[in-house]
Amino acid sequence: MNIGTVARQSGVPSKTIRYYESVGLIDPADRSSAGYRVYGRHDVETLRFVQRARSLGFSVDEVGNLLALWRDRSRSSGEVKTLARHRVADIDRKMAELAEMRDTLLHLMEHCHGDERPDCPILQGLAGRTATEPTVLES
Amino acid sequence: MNIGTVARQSGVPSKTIRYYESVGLIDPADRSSAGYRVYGRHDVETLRFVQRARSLGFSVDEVGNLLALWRDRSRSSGEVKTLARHRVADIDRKMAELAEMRDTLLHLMEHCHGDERPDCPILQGLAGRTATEPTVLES
DNA sequence: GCTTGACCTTATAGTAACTAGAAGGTTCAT
DNA sequence: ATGAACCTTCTAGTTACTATAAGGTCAAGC
Repeated sequence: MNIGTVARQSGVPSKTIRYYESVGLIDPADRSSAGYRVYGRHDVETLRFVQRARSLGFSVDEVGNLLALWRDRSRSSGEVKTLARHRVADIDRKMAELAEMRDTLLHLMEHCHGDERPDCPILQGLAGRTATEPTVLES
Repeated sequence: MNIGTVARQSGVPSKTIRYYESVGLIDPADRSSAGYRVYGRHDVETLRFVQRARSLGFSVDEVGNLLALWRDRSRSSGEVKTLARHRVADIDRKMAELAEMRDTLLHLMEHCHGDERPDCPILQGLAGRTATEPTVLES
């Protein structure tokens, strides 16, 4: 299999596969006589694994760990669970942050008539109050 | 005021201020005879505005628009509200994505004993099953 | 007058995780 | 044998900074 084929079968673009190889996430592929990278069915699985882990927000580095754990079946499952727990904590942090942004924005928007009049409470909010304690603008 | 002073007063690091200038987000500062950047109180306000907008997740480019809108008081508030609405939509998208990651991860973790035993449902879930329906592996 | 330390300047490169493009070689079907 | 589709490497661009290097400036103290 050439790189394009694995790319199609795994869903990971060829450029990304080369990139993963270059940063050491996946092992360097064997080469054909012409220098083309050659892959087997197993590589498709690996790449799918990588893709799923990435889509769950694991960093490329973390995926590297996960991959090592996956390959070494004698390793404990505790390590993996810890990694997953960290990820969930990251997600929680990020979600809280986004929720706060959203609230602030909505709060600001509530008082904006959004028409042709030039004065805008959103801009005034950005100019004067902190994002974390959006002092009551109305009343 | 030198850059360090504005940095302290606005909360935006000097390096970041120079960066903002270099990418055209803020106007180039006047220079002292020695070539130092010189700022006034108004610049502190501008920088604070920028910082708040960035903390609400507006991109540097968007902050540029917001800044233009802020400076031009004759502009309608509708444009600003539209920008804010887009931001909220972005946030909603991102939150939904994170929520899905979180669910999948939690689902996978539920079946992981997390001890010394080597088999790990999380890895198996990443490897084979779609994240959303991780077939029961233990039992 | 001179040194010390804090401050300032520019330019370059590094971060994460790719993505795009250039310039060129290979394979295969017609 | 020619053209399309594929492959190769290398370089640079993306976002929003942050870090480092190498050097100039300023105010205070001795």
